[in-house]
Amino acid sequence: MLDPRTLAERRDEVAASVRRRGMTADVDSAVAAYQEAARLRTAVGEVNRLRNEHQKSGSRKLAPAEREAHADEGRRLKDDVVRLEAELAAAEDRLHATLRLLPNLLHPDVPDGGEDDARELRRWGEPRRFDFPPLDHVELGRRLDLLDFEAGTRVAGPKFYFLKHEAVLLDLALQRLALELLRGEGFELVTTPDLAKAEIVDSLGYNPRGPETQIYSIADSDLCLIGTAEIPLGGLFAGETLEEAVLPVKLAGLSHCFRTEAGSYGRESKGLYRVHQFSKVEMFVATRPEDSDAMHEQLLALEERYFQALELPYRVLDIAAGDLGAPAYRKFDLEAWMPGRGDGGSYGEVTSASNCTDYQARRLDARFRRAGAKRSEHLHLLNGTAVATSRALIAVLENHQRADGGIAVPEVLVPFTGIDRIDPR
RNA sequence: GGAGAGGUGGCCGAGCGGUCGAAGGCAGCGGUCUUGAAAACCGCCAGGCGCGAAAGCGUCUCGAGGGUUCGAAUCCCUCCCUCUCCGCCA
Repeated sequence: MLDPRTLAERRDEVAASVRRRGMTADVDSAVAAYQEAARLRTAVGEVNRLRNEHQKSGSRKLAPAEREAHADEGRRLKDDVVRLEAELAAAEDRLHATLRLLPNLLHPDVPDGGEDDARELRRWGEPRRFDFPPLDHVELGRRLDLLDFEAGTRVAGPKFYFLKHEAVLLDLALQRLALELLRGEGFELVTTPDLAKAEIVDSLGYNPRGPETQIYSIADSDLCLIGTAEIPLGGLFAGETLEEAVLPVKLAGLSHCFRTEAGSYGRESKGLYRVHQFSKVEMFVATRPEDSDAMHEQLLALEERYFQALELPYRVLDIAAGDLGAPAYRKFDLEAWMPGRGDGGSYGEVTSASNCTDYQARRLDARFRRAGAKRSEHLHLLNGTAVATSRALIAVLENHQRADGGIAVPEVLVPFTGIDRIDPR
């Protein structure tokens, strides 16, 4: 949610953000709704003041006739308050309804365009030249008995899967490596609930319901399966006011993630790439406003370190305006090289890091207070994937496959897997 | 699931329907004293919103929502949550 007070001041910037993101929200009606609500807030305050004065005057002894007149006047003032408060509540509802349709502002460097217009910032590593025909992870998983999609479909439906044998070790090792990296960088390790209230989901800017939702809801409750640990980690800050001295707060959250993938069945969805459930270690950070851009770069750097450690070539994208979620001010994606993807390999998204500035914090009412300051301010919240194990697994299996059909386990994972290779069966 | 108790400021804990955003204590902050510290003493100390350069002024908030009343932390109703005991259980 944007700050309504600065909405009017930065009206053109907000309108530009809406346009560049390809949205159709009405900025001017939001401004008008804010002004109307502000007017009524002032009016309610004024009539409340009159009523309070009147009540104070009634605390002394009054003659019966006086008391009667006093009570009449009191009832009249009460009617005024009730009426104006109802008007204010309606105006605030309208304000909220228009405001929630507006996306965050945009970082000045965000490229124009949509999905295909991301700016490539850099590449790391050379896609490997195979001296044998490389297999994709689905085929590797089948031959090595690491992945069972048929069983997943039988038990839970399409896009569910069983990990088997060494894939289980790899999955856990990828998580452990991420936790170890982040622990060394001062992140607090947490595991989160895998469910969250719809209200929390909504506060983070995700749509918990509706035909196009990516979020599963639990029947007969207001709970949802989380699509990312960003949701419970953001919820952790709801209603909190932190001391400036504790910032930045850096969390590394481990959770399962669930996505309906509604409307995505036509897209690249082979094997583990687009599944309904996976595990993820998520970085979530709360900073002062002036620190969030630098922290965003740091989150990206950590993601790069992780994939470098796994010896996986990747490229870094600065995502274009039309491909950003509403809360994101700017987003970087890492795409790892996947030899089995498309025809002859291609880069596929493995992580992303977003700076959501104060957009989520305002809805969550997540604040901090500067040392000595009277009033608090909203935090800036950022999130980034350390590892989503399903997609990282694709990259590991496909990039580190061997001529004999086995897999070489990246050296950094060996302490966690206890094995250094997966041999053909 | 059954029985009981309770929700007040960072914490503990008072609060005859008006003088209560709220005693007292602890913690915290500032000061006096001290070589330094402790102790003692003095002062400050909930938050949101609005107006204001600021000082400040106004308003709202005592789990949430409704009701009674000229006036509710206080009385009534509904809901939520927490704790204790019992049962079940990884």
